[in-house]
Amino acid sequence: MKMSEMGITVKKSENFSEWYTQVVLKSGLADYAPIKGCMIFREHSYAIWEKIQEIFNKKIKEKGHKNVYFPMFIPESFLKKEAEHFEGFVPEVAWVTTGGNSKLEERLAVRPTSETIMYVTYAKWIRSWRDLPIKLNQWCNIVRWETSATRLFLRTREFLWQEGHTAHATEEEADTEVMEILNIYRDLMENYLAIPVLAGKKTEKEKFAGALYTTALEALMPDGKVLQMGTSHNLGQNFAKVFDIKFIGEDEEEHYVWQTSWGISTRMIGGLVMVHGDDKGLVLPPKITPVQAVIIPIPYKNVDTESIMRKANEIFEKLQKNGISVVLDDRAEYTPGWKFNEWELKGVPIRIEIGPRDVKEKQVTLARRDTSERLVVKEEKTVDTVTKLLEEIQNTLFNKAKKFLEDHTTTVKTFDEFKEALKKKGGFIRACWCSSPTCEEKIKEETGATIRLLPFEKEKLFSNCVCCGGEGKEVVYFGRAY
RNA sequence: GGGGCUGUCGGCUAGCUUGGUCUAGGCUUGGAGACUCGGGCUCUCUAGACCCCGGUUCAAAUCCGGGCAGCCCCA
Repeated sequence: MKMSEMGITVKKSENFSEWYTQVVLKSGLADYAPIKGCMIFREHSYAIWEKIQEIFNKKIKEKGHKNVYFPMFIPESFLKKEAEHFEGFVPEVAWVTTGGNSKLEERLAVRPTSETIMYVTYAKWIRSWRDLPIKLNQWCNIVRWETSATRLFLRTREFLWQEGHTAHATEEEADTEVMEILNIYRDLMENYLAIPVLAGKKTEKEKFAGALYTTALEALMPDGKVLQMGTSHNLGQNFAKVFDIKFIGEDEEEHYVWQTSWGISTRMIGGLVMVHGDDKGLVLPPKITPVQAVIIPIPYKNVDTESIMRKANEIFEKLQKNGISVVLDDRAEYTPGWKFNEWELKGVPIRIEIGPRDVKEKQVTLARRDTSERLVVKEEKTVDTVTKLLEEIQNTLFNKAKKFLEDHTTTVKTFDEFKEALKKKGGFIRACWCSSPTCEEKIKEETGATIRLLPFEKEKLFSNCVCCGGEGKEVVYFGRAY
C-alpha cells in the first residue's frame, strides 16, 4: 500500500476533524461498531484506559475508596425521585421495556449515571455516624442516547467511565472530598496525560443535574474548542432527602448525609489524541502509553544478523528490567521503514534502532516521537538515556500544550472583542460577568460559547459585564465546548 | 439543531453523469514462495467486493423510494 493511503492523509492543521477520525481509526485505537453512535475500544485504547485505571485506582485506594459494581438497570421510579436529576437526564435515557416476551411492568433505564440506583442502597446501609463515610467507586459503561452528531471517544452513546459516590456526615467533609478528587483528576491529566487544565466551578445552568454545585476541569483542544475532562460534584443533601439517607449522629440526632459524586471517562482519550497527535499520527505521553519504547533491528544481507538480534534482545531485557515498557519488533516480514511508520502512527515515544553500524560501534540509535530527533548513544548508556528521554518527552508535551493554552486564553472587555477573539482564536475567553443567567444565555445564543468555569479564587475585576454592560460581579472563562 | 455528501474485495479506490461492454478494473493487504531491509523495496502464484429492503426496466453497481451506517461543514 502506498504510504499516502496507510498513514494519515490529511494535515492536522488543514482539516482537524478528518485528521482526528483518521488518527483514531488508523492508529488502531478504535473502530466503529455497527450500531449508530457506538464504538469499539480496540486493544490500543483499552490499554491506555487500563493505564488510567491503574493510576487512578492507586490514588483513590490510598485515600480509602473501594471499588464496587452496581447494576446497569435503573427502575424508572428511582430515576424520578430527584426531579432535577430526572429532568436533566431523561432526554437521553435508553429504556428497557420488554424482557423476553413480556412487557415490563416498570421500564428500566440503562444507567446514564448511577446516583439513584446506588443511593437507594446507601439508605439501607447507613444507620449510624459510624457507617460514614462511605467511599465507593465503580468502573463501568454508561449509556446516553445522543441525538446530535456522535464522535469517536468524544460523544458516543455508550462509553466507559469511573464514577465515585461518597456519603459524609458533614458538609465540610463533602466539600473536602470534592476538592481532593478534583486534585487527583488534575494530577492525572496534567502529570500523566500531559494535558493542562483549568479548574473551577460550574454555573447553576451548567452544573450536574441534582447537584448543589459542580467543579470541573477543562482542557483546550488545538481547534480552539474546550473539552470537559472531568467533574466532581457536591450533591449536598438533595439526594439524601429524596432517598432518605439518614444517620444517627454522635449527638444522638438524626441527620441527612452529605454526598459527592465524580467521574472521568474514555472521552479523555479523545483529548489525548487531539492535544498531542501530529501529521504522522498519535503521540503518546510516556507515562500513559502502553509501550514506551520499541526496538527495531535493522538486519542486512551479508552481515551478521545474529549478532544484531542478540544485541536487540540484550537491550530489550535490560530496559524491561529497569521498568521500561518495551517491545522488540522482530517481525521478519516487514521492513524497518514499514515498522517506523507503524509505531509512529501508534504514538510510541521512543524508537531504538539497532543495525550493523550500531553493533560495530557498540551503540544504539534513538529517535524520539515528539520531535523526530535522532541521537546515537553508547550501548551501556541506553537505559539511562531512555529513562531521561522519557521524562523529557513527558515534559515537552506538557509544556507545549500549556503554552498553547496560555496563548489561547484571551482577556476581553467588550462583547465585540469577545466575538472577535472567539472567532479568530477560539480558546478560553476571560471576561467579567454580571452573574445573571440572562447574559449567560444570551452569550450562548449569539456566540455558541458557554461559561466553562468560575475560577475558585475570584480574580480581580477589570470591566463591566461583557454582555449587558452592567456591573461586573466576577471574572469567568468562556469557551465553545465539545 | 441546520446544510452538504458518502457507502463497491480486509483497506484505499475506478466504474454511476448517458442502465447493456461488469463474468466489476487498479493499488494495497491476507495466504504460498523468492528477494530485500538505516523511512511503507521488488517479483511470481493465489484469495477476495457492488450496505440492506423495495420499485422502475427486457436489463440495475449505475435510476427512484425507504432503511441502516458513516463523514464533512456551519450553529
